[in-house]
Amino acid sequence: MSLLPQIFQVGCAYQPGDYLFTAGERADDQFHVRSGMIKTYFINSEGTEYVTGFYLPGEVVPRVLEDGLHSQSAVALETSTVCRLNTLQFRDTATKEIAVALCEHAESSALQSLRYQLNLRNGSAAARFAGFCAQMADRLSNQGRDRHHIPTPMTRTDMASYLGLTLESLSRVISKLKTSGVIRAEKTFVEIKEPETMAVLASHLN
Amino acid sequence: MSLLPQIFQVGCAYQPGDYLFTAGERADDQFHVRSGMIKTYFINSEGTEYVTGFYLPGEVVPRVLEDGLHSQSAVALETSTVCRLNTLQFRDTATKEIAVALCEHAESSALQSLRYQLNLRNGSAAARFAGFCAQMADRLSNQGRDRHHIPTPMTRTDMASYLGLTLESLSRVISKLKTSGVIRAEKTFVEIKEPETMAVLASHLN
DNA sequence: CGAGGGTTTGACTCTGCTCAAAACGTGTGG
DNA sequence: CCACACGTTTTGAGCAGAGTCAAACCCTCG
Repeated sequence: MSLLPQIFQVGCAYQPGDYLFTAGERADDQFHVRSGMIKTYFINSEGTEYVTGFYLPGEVVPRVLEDGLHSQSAVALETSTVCRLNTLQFRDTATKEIAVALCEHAESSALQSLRYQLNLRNGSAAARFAGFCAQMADRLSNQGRDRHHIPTPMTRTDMASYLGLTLESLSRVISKLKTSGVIRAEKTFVEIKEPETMAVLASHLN
Repeated sequence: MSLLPQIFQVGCAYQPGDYLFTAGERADDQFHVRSGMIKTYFINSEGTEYVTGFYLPGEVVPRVLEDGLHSQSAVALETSTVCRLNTLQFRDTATKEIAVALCEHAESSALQSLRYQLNLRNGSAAARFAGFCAQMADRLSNQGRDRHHIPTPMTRTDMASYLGLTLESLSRVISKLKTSGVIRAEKTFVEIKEPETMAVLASHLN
């Protein structure tokens, strides 16, 4: 896992709205975020957008493949730096150790996915939002950043989609937590003022 | 992907209730189902069980790891044959091609996970059940079996947990579909009598 | 035949969705 | 510099679907 930063070298700048890759494209590359935030999503047959994740500096944007093609798109939410690794040339030159490292990364990222599923399955609107904050907090502190200051460059619509809620439901939850002093929420960030209260909410699944 | 059956060789018999592995155990092995059905689940801090998947012959039981330890348990629902592969000795002897094959398997299984998430996020009780049936149907026909005859050795409680529904809600959905002639449901299987109706239900997400 | 687990059905409650309108914020043009 | 228009967010009222609690039913096993 600690191998990853070494594997990815060349960085590239993306502006808000720039795509790392889009659904249907050949998946030739792996992407490692260095700064900013990346959102992944896909659009179903009825044209509805489903946000599937937000990725922070230090994280690898997961590849979800169908016959070697990306099944989702990845877009920058703010000005971001992202390193790219071509998997084809990588396969020739890489050692088996690196292949195993990437494999292990895939296995351990399944855990994140599992926790997310749990949040979606059970859990009130408040629990889902609190769970989201907790997850972001953990990931931020993994990268050595302030776990109580969560950047939110995405729209509320994006966040609601990710949480499987309507925009209105999410807005109500945030308002309530704001007026009760548990959080402070601006357009660009959420500040956790009472971590204990949030922890209780997050663990209270239905 | 077609490499997988070759990689796994030695088969082993499990009785209903026998564990392939349990949460917290060292994850030294990979498991490939040959017959029967395997259920994976985990138990949260409050002691509630969350069913995370059901695995058919021909499929690999996914490893969800936390610091090299299993974060979920896998148990046989009926008499099953399962092949086991020790990953440690495998790492020494395996070629890079095999490592890459297992890595690609992990990447493509993320797609299944994504579809499942979509079902959980949006979707009424009927849509979730129909989506479950559709998913099982696809996987059954992948293995050359009848896609309209879905074996259900798990309890309704298990199925409800997997779908993020209460036992009662699931029961009501099944009853309704049964009396309207869309499916035939017995304790051990579900027979799809009107695939078109089920397809409509599954795609109707909220 | 009785006991127990699993399942079905019923009545009621409540949370989150829908529809609708108002408020906010930002950028553009007069 | 202000007015307006558009996108985003907030707030409100009413409703529907899933959850909860409870009782009856079914089936298997002892």
